[in-house]
Amino acid sequence: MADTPEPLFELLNEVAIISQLSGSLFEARLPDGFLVSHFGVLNHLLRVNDAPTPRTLARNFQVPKTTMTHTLSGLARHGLIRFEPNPRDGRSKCVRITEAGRRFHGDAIAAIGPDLAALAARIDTAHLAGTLPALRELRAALDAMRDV
Amino acid sequence: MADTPEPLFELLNEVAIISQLSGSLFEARLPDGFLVSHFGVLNHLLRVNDAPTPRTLARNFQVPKTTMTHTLSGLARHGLIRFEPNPRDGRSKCVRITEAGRRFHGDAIAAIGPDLAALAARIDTAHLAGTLPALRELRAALDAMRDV
DNA sequence: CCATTATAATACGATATCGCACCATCTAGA
DNA sequence: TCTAGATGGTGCGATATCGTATTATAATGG
Repeated sequence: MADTPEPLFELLNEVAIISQLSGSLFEARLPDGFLVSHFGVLNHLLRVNDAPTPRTLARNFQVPKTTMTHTLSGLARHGLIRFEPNPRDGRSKCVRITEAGRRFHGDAIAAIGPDLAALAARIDTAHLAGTLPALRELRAALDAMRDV
Repeated sequence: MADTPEPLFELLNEVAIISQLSGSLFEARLPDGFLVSHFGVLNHLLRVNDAPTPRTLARNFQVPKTTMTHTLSGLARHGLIRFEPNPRDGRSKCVRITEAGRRFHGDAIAAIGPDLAALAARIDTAHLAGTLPALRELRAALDAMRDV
């Protein structure tokens, strides 16, 4: 199964381009002052349905702690997340999404709806949906490989 | 063919995560001071085998002109690209990859080789390779939708 | 228990990304 | 031909991202 990695590089290249283009599109639809990084954190918090620490989040996203600190402070400033004491570690805190954060997340997805519809009209979505399991496998593998 | 966009959003989500994780991995292997954005430009220049203008590059990547100006100046400073006058537009210039840039590109890919091999060992690469045509279609559609 | 080492979060400064404004050049239309 | 509007690239400043250093706290081992 371990084959020449070149096709893998090419695939990751495609992924990077797709991510860049779709991210720019999405970000243009977010309210002023918000970035994909903000949405990404909210999305993750909803997905895991938990209140992870900044450290855990930084790891999950593979960004430096200071980057995550800054991103979270922006979200907190807008009331989209709140910080709670971490009962297991006095140095730490837990990040919880607020009701406003949930609404923000829903609104952001709604705002990109028309663009996605336009995109779906241009492609074979059924064909593309077939790629989802493989992409999930790839993500899981990358998750397993990341710095702890 | 135009279906509910929700699965599309989910797929783009997976793509964004994969891109973030693989990008961090790749960037860790680049020489100090270099970012994925630098490599991306070199990769693109090799791919199109042409000397596009900064404006065209900024469009292709869907980043602001000033961002591209800054990225290109970094590449030029290291001799990985050079600027040539644009014979068709006195306001503009053409960006050409240098021999050093080609070598840099090759070295960067070689440097990520072991990681890709390790990744390939964890996944069904044949299954994943099957996703490439669909991803290319998606990229082409996004390319068609982008701001001109 | 205590000393050493490790770790979580943040202050701070450097650089990357971004938007606004500007100037030189180009394009389009009267 | 000329003028108004548009465009390419960059200066400049604001913010996002990043790395170093710091402090408080936790973990580990003798």
